[in-house]
Amino acid sequence: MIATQAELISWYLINGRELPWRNTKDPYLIWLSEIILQQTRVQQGLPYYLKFSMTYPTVQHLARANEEDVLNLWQGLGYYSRARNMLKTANEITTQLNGHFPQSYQGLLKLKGVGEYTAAAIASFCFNEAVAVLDGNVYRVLSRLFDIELPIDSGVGKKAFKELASAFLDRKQPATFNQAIMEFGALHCTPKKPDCFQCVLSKSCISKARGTVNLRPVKQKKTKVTQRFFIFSVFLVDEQTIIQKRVKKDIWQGMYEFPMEEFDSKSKQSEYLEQNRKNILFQTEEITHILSHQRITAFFIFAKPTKEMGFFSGSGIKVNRNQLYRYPVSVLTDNFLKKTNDLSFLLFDENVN
DNA sequence: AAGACGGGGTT
DNA sequence: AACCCAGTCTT
Repeated sequence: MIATQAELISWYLINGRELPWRNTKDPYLIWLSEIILQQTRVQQGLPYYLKFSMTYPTVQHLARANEEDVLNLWQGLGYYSRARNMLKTANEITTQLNGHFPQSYQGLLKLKGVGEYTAAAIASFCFNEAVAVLDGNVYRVLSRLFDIELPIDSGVGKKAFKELASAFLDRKQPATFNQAIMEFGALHCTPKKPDCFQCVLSKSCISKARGTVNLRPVKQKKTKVTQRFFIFSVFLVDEQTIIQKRVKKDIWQGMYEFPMEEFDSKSKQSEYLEQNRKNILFQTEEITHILSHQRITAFFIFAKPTKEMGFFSGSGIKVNRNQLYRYPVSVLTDNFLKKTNDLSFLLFDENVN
């Protein structure tokens, strides 16, 4: 077991990537990188980390920001509650904790948006506390190395893996070991087709000996995908349009969008388009937007403001169309804006009625 | 304990 | 199309 840990660390010292957050022990920067990297690949998160650390170099800078600006920087990264929680936590740290991050796993765990993984990461990386990280990479490496059949998404499984990770941790160098096992999972012990024939752990890997590598880790839940049907209405009058903030507990909370109607079914969605075709100046093709847990069928329509609603009903925000970029929007809406930016000038002259 | 929460890369 | 990613919060 000791030999295995040493192999892991020496593998990491040779093969580990150079990443910006590996050159610091600043808890703010480590925290920032860890929140960004939750359920996110390094490749995808890296540009966001660079933007954020540049724009908000300290927790005080972030605490002074407003939610729109933070979400705007976060736009495209998904799981937007991470950004909202980050802002809330930055405020708590500056106003209640004298601007300092808690220096222990237990203290860090109290912060909003900081769960077991992130608390362990910050505590070990910054303060060298001997607490094991347990993320998707670690689950995979451990489940193969010890050929664990318990589902990683079950209560018993989580508990067993937590104990195993803690027992396996090199307590003399928790920071390096934690990064080593995660990096090993990310680069070598990959979900598909890991290169077991050139693996530094092959001699001690039980699932390799048993030929169960492809079966590990075991997961029990399959995410069910729900179908949703949206129509966004774009009203353009004299360069002005209307947007709304999504406030409900739902996807894209805190983000902005054109006034949107949701339908129970595709037929009801089609019916709406048919019944309102007199008011529709232009409609996009059907757009399918895929999330991991939802499949959204959407149309964007340029619509004449109806008499009943007036141009500005009061429930939305009137904004000049060249100011739209200031508001955070979903990738679905962002794609639409990019695609129609050159086209819309054709439309808004005709629609004053 | 189970669901909800984004978006993109890989296979 | 299915699976996964430096997970956390809510119900």
